[in-house]
Amino acid sequence: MKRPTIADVARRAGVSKGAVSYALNGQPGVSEATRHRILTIAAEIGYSPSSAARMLSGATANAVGLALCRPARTLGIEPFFMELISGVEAELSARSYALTLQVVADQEAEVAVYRRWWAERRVDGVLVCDLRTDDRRVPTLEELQLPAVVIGGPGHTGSLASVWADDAAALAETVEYLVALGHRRIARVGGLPDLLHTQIRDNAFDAVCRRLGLVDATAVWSDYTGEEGARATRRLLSSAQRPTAVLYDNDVMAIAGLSVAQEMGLTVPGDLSIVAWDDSPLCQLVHPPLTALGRDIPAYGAHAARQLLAAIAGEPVTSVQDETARLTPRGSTAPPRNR
Amino acid sequence: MKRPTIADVARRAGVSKGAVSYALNGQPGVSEATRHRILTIAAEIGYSPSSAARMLSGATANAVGLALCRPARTLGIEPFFMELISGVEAELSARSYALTLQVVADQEAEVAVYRRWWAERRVDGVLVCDLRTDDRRVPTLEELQLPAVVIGGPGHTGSLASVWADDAAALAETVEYLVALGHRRIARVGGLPDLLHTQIRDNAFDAVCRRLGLVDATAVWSDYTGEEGARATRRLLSSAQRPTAVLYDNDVMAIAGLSVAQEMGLTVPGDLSIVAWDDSPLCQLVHPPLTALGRDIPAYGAHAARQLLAAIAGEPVTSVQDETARLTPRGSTAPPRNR
DNA sequence: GACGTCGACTGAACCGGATAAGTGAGCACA
DNA sequence: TGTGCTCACTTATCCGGTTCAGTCGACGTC
Repeated sequence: MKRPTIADVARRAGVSKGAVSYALNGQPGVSEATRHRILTIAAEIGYSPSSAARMLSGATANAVGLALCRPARTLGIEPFFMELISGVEAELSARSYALTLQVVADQEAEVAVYRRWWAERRVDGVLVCDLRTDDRRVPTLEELQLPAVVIGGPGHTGSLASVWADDAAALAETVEYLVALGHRRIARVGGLPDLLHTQIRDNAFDAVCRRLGLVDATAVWSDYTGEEGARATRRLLSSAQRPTAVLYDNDVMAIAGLSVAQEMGLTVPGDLSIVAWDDSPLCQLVHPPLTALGRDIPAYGAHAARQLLAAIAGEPVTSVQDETARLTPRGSTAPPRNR
Repeated sequence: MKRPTIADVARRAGVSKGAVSYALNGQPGVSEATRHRILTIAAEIGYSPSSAARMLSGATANAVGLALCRPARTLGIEPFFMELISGVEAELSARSYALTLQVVADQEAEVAVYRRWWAERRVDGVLVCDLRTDDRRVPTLEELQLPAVVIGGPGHTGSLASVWADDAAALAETVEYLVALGHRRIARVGGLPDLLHTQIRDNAFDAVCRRLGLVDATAVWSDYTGEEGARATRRLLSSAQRPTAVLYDNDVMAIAGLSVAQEMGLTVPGDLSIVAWDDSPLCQLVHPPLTALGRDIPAYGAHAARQLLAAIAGEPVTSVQDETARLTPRGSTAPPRNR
């Protein structure tokens, strides 16, 4: 089956290619009657302008790129990315933008992907995840002048716009809540220590613990997998002064931690309180259900996509704050038994 | 920063655009010395051919499309899609193909997306997931002659190639295993009943139960969410003749079922054995760890991507079988207590 | 030495749109 | 009646590649 081109529409309408182009793009230069006739014919024969041809002259690819730099193993585990993508998609498809996805091995590969996309004019802009300190992607994107929106922050985004949530505030609120319950020995199991958002949470944790005089606060790091979360929990619970509450950087590690606690004969929340960051349906499936910090991830993605589209349209965009995660107390947190 | 074009390379090399094109594409028509000089210059100035221009003349988009038709809520829950995507990606990026992703609301929207991609020449082929009986996408893709590979089956794929796994065999093996343990009342909690792969499993379940004379076998359906899985389990366990073993169509529902059983005072595996389809790290995190049917999903995706690339290259492709899911017995299955 | 052949390369057409410049009809107005 | 202006188009050019038809010099051959 042959794809209809603008010439086919023009022929059937008895006008020139130029007239069809004006009609379809809502430009002046054709009468309303002709415009309507052309639109009808275009719909009839199922015509959509070739993205390639349009890109070549118009210079807009109508596509946005997203490169994910995580091992396949952890990508699947976390609902975060898939939810983010569905939110991004909702916004993009409403404006007929396509999403080009690429899974990369490391930052170097990601930078190479950006350069290629740029040279090939494949995307109009990119979304950047998992920012690191001194991220090489930021200067690269600035150099290429490729519109970009960083998902995460605040800080370290150079001249790029970002959409961020106040994780520091959410973390402080959570620690305060645990302290209000009577906990004094609180531990944190963080995600990948290279990631900026892990560091932001680390700093917030240090700050709030110092402020509240929690001298026994400890933090360990992991890679978001259940295995690592379990190992970290075992280490924490085996220490002489074991914590009475643990705050995990994702739900999978929290569930793993819950299992470890139970396997070590500790009751949750009696002997140990557990809080998960990222509230997913899983948190409500386990016993006891997990107290969790949750927020609307698809909305976060949609927000970022809107910012990126604005940046692509040439509108001035700055960093904007998304909603802060909300703490949902469930059965996994309570006052420590041996208060 | 200006993007380098083929003309820039040609000028610096002192040759014509045509010569550069031949050199870069490995075509005859240039001497080895010139080819080498051109390649060096291209690398130097960071030249990549514009995908638009290449697409316009060469008619290949160097991109494949994947439309996902699931509510955002269930997309994130299941690691399946993200793992599939990472497998697909691994194969595509090795050959510099891009993956265009679109999340759609329903089958009608998905068909519209295919038509648009085709008319816009945005993709060279598509991967099709979640086949249904009498799927409208199949005749549409046949009509458009858009290369496509169906992920799933067997059957109902018309003239399209597919990559499929023998779920029927895996299911039969699992039921036989449960029967060997001594179970006679076995239930199945299926996924979305409209999906072909649910029906294939349904039929296999019916067949094996008939063959083994399990008259009390029952099946109910769900939407893959933990909530629905929990509800289905409650219904099953509340019936007069409650099952002694339940087989779930995904891991999230199985974990929800485990919770429900424990909340109803049943011990697992003493009173109830549980098997999950799709083995994820989660299955090992709960107590008891879940017996699960697992397979290598990224490899499955890579397999499908290879088939699609072959189809795009014009090679004759037929339906091929991927590996069958393997049963990993863990703590959630045992002989029924009141045998 | 005329001729055919081959390799290495050039020039131009083409893909399908967007868009600037040009054209001609119709109309208002002096 | 002629001028100027607007409207509704057409024509031509351009975007950056691929590719086909030439061109041109070197070489081998009889």
